[in-house]
Amino acid sequence: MIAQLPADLLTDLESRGLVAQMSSEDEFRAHMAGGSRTLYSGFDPTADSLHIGHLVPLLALRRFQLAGHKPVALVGGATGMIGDPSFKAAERQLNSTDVISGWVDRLKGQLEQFLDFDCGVNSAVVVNNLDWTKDLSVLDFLRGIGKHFSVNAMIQKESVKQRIEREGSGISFTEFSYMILQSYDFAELYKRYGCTIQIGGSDQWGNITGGIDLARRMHQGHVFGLTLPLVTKSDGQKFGKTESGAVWLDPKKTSPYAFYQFWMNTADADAYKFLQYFTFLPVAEIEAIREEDAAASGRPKAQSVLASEVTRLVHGDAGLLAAARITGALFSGDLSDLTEADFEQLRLDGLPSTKCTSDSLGIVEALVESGLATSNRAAREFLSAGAVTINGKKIVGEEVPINRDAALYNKYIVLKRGKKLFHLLSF
RNA sequence: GGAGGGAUUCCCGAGUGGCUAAAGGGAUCAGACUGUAAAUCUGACGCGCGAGCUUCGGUGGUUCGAAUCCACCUCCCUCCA
Repeated sequence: MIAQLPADLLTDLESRGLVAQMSSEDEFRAHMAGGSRTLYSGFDPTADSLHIGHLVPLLALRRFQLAGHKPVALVGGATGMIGDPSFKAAERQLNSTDVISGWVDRLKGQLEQFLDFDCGVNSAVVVNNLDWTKDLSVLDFLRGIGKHFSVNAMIQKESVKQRIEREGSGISFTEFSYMILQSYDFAELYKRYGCTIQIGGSDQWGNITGGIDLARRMHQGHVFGLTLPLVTKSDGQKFGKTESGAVWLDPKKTSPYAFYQFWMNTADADAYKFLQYFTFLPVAEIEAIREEDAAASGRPKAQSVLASEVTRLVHGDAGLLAAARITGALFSGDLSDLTEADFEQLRLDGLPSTKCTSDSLGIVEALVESGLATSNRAAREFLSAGAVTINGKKIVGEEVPINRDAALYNKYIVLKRGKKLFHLLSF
């Protein structure tokens, strides 16, 4: 899974298109070349799981670690209580401290699975910024830290500018202070771990440069920042969203199957870029896949390679196997080839499924009960559009009973709505 | 504290007494074409099989009739202090 180390980390990152901005570039390069460095990236608890948007910085930490550097994954127990205003259109609702501390624990566990904590000097560390902020008094904060910040400079930051200038929005003092907290994190990690590099999404540039300045002012430290590009899609839509919302890393929130399918549906125009962003495949290898796809007609390989690689990275070999099993059965195989045990396995693998509550129900009812349609009306609409399939056979009218007789092995019915939404009903 | 502006269906945004389940755009979904891609075209997009029912920040009122008028309340924004 872990590809061979690139000869030069920065060169590799650049050729992958993973570098958006660097602070004092020449010095940064020299710094990187000078030995094993400590770097960090922060992850705020805004939900009970990380999602694929977090994957780029998270995998970047790992890229650095593979290149011999020491990654510090910071969970924002403190910053998560404030809310990062960077490029956000509106003020966010504060979550309760209990909820946030629960999320912190969840995130820690997820972060850990991507890093190596037992590899000697460059073993990873997970920290929580609440540790150094919870006992900070207001006066110490204002005198010791706030004094280093110029409000004039802060309101010039692009990341909060629209909130300040745009009519109809605004920014609370709470969110406005976010930058100071994140800057303090960098200064503190510099002091504690000799951390000299912060990485993050390009939306974090303002916060990162704030930290660079603070580390110098408080500790005379010379530290650096590197930002990763924001993941964009060729059609301009937001990356990482599906019909059912965000794509989570937690298998309980997004099954490995759904996760795999998300990557399978990547547009051609994005697939090779995503291979560079989200996998550890060498650039040359990705280039070879691109050429092969271009030469061949029909379906490209890129999406399936992408789906396999990322699913394995996040859900391991077992998760990938389960996802691939379901995908194979539903999209390429013939359902009648499946054994009874296969169906049971599909259910265990995470194919959405329900157990029928009664022995026989109508097709409309079945569509609603399985969640494939949100209302009877919608269900009828799908039926009249010819969008519904039972065990591979297209349904015409509404008078189709769903019962054991219609089921494979008198037990299983695979409902399909649209091209790629499946549901397993069992009796 | 004062003055003004605003809150519409997922989002943006029209609508200022009946013709409004509410223009238009976006997003989303389905069908066709394909390759589980993109683009394009077609259709759907509150709930109900239907008659119809429930919606326009909240509560009450005026009216035969209200998203539209009145009162109070909540929240947001701008300017002044």
